[in-house]
Amino acid sequence: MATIKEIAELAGVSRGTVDRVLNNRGAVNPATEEKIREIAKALDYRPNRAGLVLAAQKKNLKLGVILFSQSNPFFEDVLKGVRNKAEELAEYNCCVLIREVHFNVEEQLDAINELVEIEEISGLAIAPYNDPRISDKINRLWEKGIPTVTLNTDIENSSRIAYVGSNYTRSGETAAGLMHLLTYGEVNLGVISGSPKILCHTERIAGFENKIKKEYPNIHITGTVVNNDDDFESYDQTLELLRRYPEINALFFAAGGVYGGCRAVMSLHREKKITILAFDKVPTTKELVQEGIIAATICQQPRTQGSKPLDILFAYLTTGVLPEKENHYVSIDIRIKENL
Amino acid sequence: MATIKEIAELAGVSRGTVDRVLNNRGAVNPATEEKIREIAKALDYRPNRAGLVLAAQKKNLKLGVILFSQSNPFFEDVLKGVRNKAEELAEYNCCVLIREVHFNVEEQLDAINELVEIEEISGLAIAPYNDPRISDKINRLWEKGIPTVTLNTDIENSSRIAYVGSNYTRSGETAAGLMHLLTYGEVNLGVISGSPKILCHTERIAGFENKIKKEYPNIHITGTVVNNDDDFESYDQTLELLRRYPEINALFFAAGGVYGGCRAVMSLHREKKITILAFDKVPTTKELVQEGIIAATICQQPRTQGSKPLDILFAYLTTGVLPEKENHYVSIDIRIKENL
DNA sequence: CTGAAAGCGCTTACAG
DNA sequence: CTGAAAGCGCTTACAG
Repeated sequence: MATIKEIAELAGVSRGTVDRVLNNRGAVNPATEEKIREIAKALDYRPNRAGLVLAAQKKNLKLGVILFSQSNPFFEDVLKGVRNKAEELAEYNCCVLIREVHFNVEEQLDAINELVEIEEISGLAIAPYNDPRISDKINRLWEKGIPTVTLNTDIENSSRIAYVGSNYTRSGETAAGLMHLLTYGEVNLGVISGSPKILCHTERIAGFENKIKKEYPNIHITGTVVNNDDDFESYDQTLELLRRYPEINALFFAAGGVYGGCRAVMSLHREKKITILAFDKVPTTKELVQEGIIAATICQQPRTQGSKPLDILFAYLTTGVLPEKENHYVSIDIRIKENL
Repeated sequence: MATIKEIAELAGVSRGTVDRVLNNRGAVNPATEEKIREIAKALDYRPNRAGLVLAAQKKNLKLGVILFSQSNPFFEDVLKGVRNKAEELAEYNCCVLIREVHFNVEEQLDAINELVEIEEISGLAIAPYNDPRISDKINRLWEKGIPTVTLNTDIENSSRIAYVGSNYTRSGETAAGLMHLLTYGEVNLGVISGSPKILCHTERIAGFENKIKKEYPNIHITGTVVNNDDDFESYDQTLELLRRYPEINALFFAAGGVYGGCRAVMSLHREKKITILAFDKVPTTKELVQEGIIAATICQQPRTQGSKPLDILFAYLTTGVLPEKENHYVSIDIRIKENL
């Protein structure tokens, strides 16, 4: 592998000059520039990452992470991914600050400001609240040279350098395919949705509905209820739904409130007759899968959602290279009792 | 973060002495040693990885990979994982040599010798042929300071520093649970096995059988055939099996020969009536899932099997740290049409 | 427009 | 038993 030193020797200049050319910093005599570029090309020069990272130690990198873990058990696993990666990055003298906030714009904005103004972070990983004030903020940070990576949910019109998370449409489609495989004959399905205001919930359901319409016409959506991700609302709503439609033989939980809904099924003693499909592997869902109440749950690699954004930020800040693609979709991970 | 330089200053010695103590190289005055250890502990010293990796550039690392990709399409995806990681490691001036061999002890031994004697590799990743000559070889290399990581299949009595691959028992159990979910009523199952001599095939089937015996007694193994991972043998054997047992309504392919077996099903026009489960995502299997002939296939993260061994070797050779655990089981990955 | 030098945090001969 | 120095491959002021 060619190094800057070698190129400098071949070109008869100093390493500083080679650096200037190859990294476009400061003006260089056009003739020398051309010469250096040619040599670099001929030698297929690629910066050595070990050198880059060592040199970057002087920057004393600090990364910020903002999650809604205060209000959502799903984020517990994301947090594990963050912490793991934080330990790894500590070995490179890069530290990671975590802020857990409630599902709320103001709190999130405050957290961003604190991290940027007081802690002076060099990069941000965030599960963004879907509000223009957040996307504006992200754009402002980018102008200041602070990159952002979104995770779990993306946000429009923002200059985040990448998104790490689910492709919700596809995961809804997978739920449809799986529901088809897990059932037989005519399926009378109850859909328990989170909130019609949360984009990822609606995308999932849209993916599901389009798929059954197109490919699995034996699955009929008998009724839909909304639980606002709350277990008690979920319990009440599901109970009512099941009472109203005794023919329901399958349930699709598109978001949270899985435990409450399943308790409703059990209180009516209908768990043997109803095929239940859910998302994510929060502790209560895990138990219900183990007990055979929930047939399968579709997961979205929460750890990766925590770790990968930090990887992307660290790589960008040490090597200056943006990720190859913007959207980093996690794989759609079907879990049953045996591979839980 | 504390550095060697800081410790040296505090202890009033040179960095060389600190290095000797912390890395146990050469003798040091017991008093100074104690002092240095104390300071290191008080400061919670951890070597900076960027420094370690840069210093290791002098070693000009070369890693070897040996796979049975000559005779098995599954390894194509493993190979992709290897190549990806090789590109990444190239950025650290570490090069990766790949040898593809047939399923055969001698060829594999020759490949090892060539890599070690001629190429002088510093570490080896290998899908080992299960033979004592291979495990002996691995032990010999370890004595010479060359670490080995096994992938896809492990080998007993060897001093490989880690194994990356499936937990076959668990993946067989998952197949059992999935088969249960995909069917209903009485299930008359045909099992199409690869070779009774290959440990991972038998482990998978044992996991499957134990599981149905214990938890899914409605699944009966009607007949079992062996196809030696060959599509034409598979075709013939499956054809005979299906003719002999017209009641078969489910098929479990525990290894290769999936395409041949499915062609037998189709030639008898029984694909609508038989639930088929397979392993891995070779191109033909993928197509059959897309067409709805195969209901689901259980994958074993082939890319990770290719990339992670290289990560482990590189980390060991640059930092001297052995992986935290020996067995790195890949996750059991259920794929259907929609999340293929 | 360019070079010389120091530094990031380690390791590795070498000299004494 | 110990220190001084050079080197891994970059970047970053600084001086001219």
